[in-house]
Amino acid sequence: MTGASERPGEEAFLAAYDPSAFPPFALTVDLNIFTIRHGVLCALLIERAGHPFKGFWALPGGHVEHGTENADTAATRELNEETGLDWSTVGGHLEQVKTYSDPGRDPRMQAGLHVASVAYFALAPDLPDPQAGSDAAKARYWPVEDLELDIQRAAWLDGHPYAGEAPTLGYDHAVILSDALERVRAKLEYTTLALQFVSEPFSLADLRRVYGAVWGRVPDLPNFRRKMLGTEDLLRPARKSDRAASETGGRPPLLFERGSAQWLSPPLMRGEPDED
Amino acid sequence: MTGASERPGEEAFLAAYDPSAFPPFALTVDLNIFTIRHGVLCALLIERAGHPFKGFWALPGGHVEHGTENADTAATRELNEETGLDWSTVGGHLEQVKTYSDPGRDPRMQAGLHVASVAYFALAPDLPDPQAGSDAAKARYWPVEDLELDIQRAAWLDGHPYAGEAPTLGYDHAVILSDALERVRAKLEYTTLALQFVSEPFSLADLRRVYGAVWGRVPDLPNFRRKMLGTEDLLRPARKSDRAASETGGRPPLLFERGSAQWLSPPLMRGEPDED
DNA sequence: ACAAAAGTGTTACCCGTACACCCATGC
DNA sequence: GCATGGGTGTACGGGTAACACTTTTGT
Repeated sequence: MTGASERPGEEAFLAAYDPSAFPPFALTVDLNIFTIRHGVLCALLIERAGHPFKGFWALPGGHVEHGTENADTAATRELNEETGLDWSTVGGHLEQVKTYSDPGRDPRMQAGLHVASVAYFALAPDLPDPQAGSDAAKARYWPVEDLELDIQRAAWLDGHPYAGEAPTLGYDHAVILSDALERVRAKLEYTTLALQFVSEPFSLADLRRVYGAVWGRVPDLPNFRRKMLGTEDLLRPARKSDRAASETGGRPPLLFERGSAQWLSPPLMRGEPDED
Repeated sequence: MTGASERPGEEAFLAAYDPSAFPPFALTVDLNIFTIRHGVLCALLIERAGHPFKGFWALPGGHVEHGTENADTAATRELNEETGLDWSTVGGHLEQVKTYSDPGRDPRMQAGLHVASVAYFALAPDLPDPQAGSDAAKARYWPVEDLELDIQRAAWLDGHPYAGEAPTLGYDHAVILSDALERVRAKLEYTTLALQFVSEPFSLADLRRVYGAVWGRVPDLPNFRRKMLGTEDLLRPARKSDRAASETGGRPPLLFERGSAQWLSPPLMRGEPDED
């Protein structure tokens, strides 16, 4: 904390300071929680139980508590609530993306409340189905492919309502989610974030499928293998016994645990997604 | 904007909504304005004329206006005020970095105001000396090397006052500035941001000196030249006449203007900074 | 002529690509 | 056996790193 006593005159200034001179902002966090289910990249969405955007789908999130926490803390707290897990135990990844502060992004501006939201993304291996929370009628993982994010994003930016097949996202959440998704896709190139999508122990093929799910394109296997095994302390061998007589048949894979490496250098390139 | 009328029941909700139920946050922007002077990377700092942190040096910035602008707009507005230039005319780069929201980051928390700040960085060719603004006793560009950012950052995070030779930064601005600096250094690798540091027309050597100033290490010239000239529409030839009988003598360089390319692929690697 | 600054060539090596091939297991 | 998924080898080519070299100017 900042000891005002070390700065002459500041204590008197603070004693006379009137915070109500500033009209109210609210600070919230929005969470983009990604996971891979059945080989498909999914994001957690909730169906809003209350106004505004009642009945719409939205990113989980909530208010930063005044005076007691920062946005990171609030994001962690909400994450634990929404997934029903202790995130610090899971060891999952949580990272700030950017902040959205358009006056018109939250209808409560009409009541005089200007709401800014700090967006985060979180990555996790396949998680149990979420519980609907206090502000959520339903909660589920949606394949991002099914959300028509490009169309919903453009609709929001143009100020037109979206009327397609996909669940309609409230607020500017189509914008936030597509920004976060692009960030995750980009970071898979030059960081070891892909490891956050698999549970230990995992095979190289498991890890490679992560890239396929996120990028829509699987990297060439031999090169992928050389890159991963060649990166210092990226993968640690695990007992190979576990998953012997499982799956559909075929050679049992070598299994690994996550190492400490954080960066892929040079990056693993994604190129253009495969044609469908 | 969002038409609440399209969402049943929301108008009534908003009419009854009481924004004062939420204790006040303030939303500010902080600007990391970088330029290169005499071959040295500099950041614009102001000496604070008022409380809090009166007499300390700080990043320029200010409050986001309630209900009328977003953080991007506020950052542009402050940027114009602080540099005395019309940024949209200059065509300079302005980009959000991240948001800082620790309760203890601004002493006004003691008066009940929780201040969150959205940090930006801006890049520009050598700019005229800045004017001291309303909230600034002085304003000047400081070589980032001279700020002992690592030490000031660690001091802030440990909660100890910094007492070194460099101008002492108020708030958590040593943290913000070092984060922004690292972001800029990283983005020079894989984007064409370096072009924002030179004024047109420029030579390849000018551009190469940008990398030297930002990274503390000049890329190998032949390879640098091949990469830049080989990237599609990165550099457009300019009339070579201008800078003929100037400088210290030597072969006059080919001159260029900025092209439309946004990315360097594969990235230009920086490696470790040269020993001093 | 000489120094200084700009620009060119040459070689070796790393790494990504592509594709052919080998291994271990269940049926 | 043989299908299936997992794992390996090798040849080619582009791009970078490193460094020696040439060109154009001012004095």
